[in-house]
Amino acid sequence: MHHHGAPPLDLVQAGPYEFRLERLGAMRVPGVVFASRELLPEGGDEALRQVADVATLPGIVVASYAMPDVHWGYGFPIGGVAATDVDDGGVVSPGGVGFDISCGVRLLAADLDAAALRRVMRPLMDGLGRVIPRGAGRGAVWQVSGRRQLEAVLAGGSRYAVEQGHGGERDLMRCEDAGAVADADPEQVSARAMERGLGQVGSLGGGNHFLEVQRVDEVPDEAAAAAFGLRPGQVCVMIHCGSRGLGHQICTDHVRAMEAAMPRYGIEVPDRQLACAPVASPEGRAYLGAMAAAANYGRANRQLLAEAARRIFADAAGATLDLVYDVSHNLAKLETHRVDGADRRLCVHRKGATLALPPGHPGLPEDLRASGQPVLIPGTMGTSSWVLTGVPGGRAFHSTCHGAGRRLSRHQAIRTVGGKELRARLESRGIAVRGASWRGLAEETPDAYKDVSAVVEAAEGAGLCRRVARLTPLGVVKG
DNA sequence: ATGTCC
Repeated sequence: MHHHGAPPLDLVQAGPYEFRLERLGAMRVPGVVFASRELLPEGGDEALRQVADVATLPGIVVASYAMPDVHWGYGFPIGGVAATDVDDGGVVSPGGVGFDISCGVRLLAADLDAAALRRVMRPLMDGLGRVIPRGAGRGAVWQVSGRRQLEAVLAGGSRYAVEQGHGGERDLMRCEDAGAVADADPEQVSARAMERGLGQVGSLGGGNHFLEVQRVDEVPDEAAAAAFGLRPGQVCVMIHCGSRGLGHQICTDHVRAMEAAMPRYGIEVPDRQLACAPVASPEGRAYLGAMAAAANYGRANRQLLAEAARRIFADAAGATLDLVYDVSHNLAKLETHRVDGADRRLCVHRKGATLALPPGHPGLPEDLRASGQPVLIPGTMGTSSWVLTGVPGGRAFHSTCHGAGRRLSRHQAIRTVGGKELRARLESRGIAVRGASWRGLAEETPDAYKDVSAVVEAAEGAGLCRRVARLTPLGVVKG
């Protein structure tokens, strides 16, 4: 294998929720893993090896970080954070963002308590099951008219969707980057990626993606919860999805282009899945332009799905859904951070990690300034999800975890339970299930994941964030 | 994650 002969990993505990991978061999910086011992990846050192491999990237600063939900991924670990210095040969790597560019979470709060939902739960779930496209292929809630309109989606994100009548102006105030990043470059999106994306705006996809009806269960921080528009007992809708075939194709295209370009820049990496190019190079800029286009596509996707959910909630429950927040956990962003006493322009890769700005940060809109940035953590369909917020200190470039973190492979997961049995188990606990495939459901069994509450406890313990509210599932529409 | 391999 490609790691044959690599030096052993030197993992030392540096605190109750912090482990350190000492700099060895080609590592330019140490690795830092925020986790309890119980949450460290099981089954060998593959994810930790990836943390060390990322530490070899040109221009990386401070450390290669891993969040408590870290697990093995393509090149970079999922749950990884790495920042490179743009003005010092720093690289951007598509593997540091992932195949599902702009995968993220949108949370909406209903003007309804869970007690009032009981009598309409059946028609509500039937309605959501009917209108939410999910699984491979299977259509979308918005028929984009053609290439020109898709380019407008790539440039305008949620903002364009709202301009087209899919939502209200208030939605945009509660989207990261106000619904769209400005530096999208549709020219860098291949014809094939466009084709794949054309019919998928407003579709969940598969894997760990879902739309859940949830109840606000436990509220560790009532002030922040109130600022976010959440109260105990309230009904919520959480949507977890990404940029579908479009983002996947962009990742594939640009990994290939960077693999070809790396020799020209004299870049060598320990794993070909870490293909990268300098941020300032034509290949680096091309990827970032295409990535930003996919970022906007993912946001428009979540905007359209939210509108579909709103129509069902209005019809079945006479309830409205207000946007709490929309945030991506698979992106690279150009940000300024203080490194060794100087402000540096960094390319911060967050792959299965979430930006968590602290209270008072100038990057936050006025109404979230006092509470900090909402962080949305999709858990599992049998346990819970969480709302967190940023804290002062800014560790790991203001990042925290993104989910429960996979513990068993999909193959291992389907050996533990069948889809029908899992659905029966969930329904017997009062959780309504509308799936796409029995196999897909079984692959997502809660047993395949780490304990999400332990993950967010570790993230808080490590000084990355603060817990605001726990959300428990009432019904799940599963991709 | 993904028209789950062009």
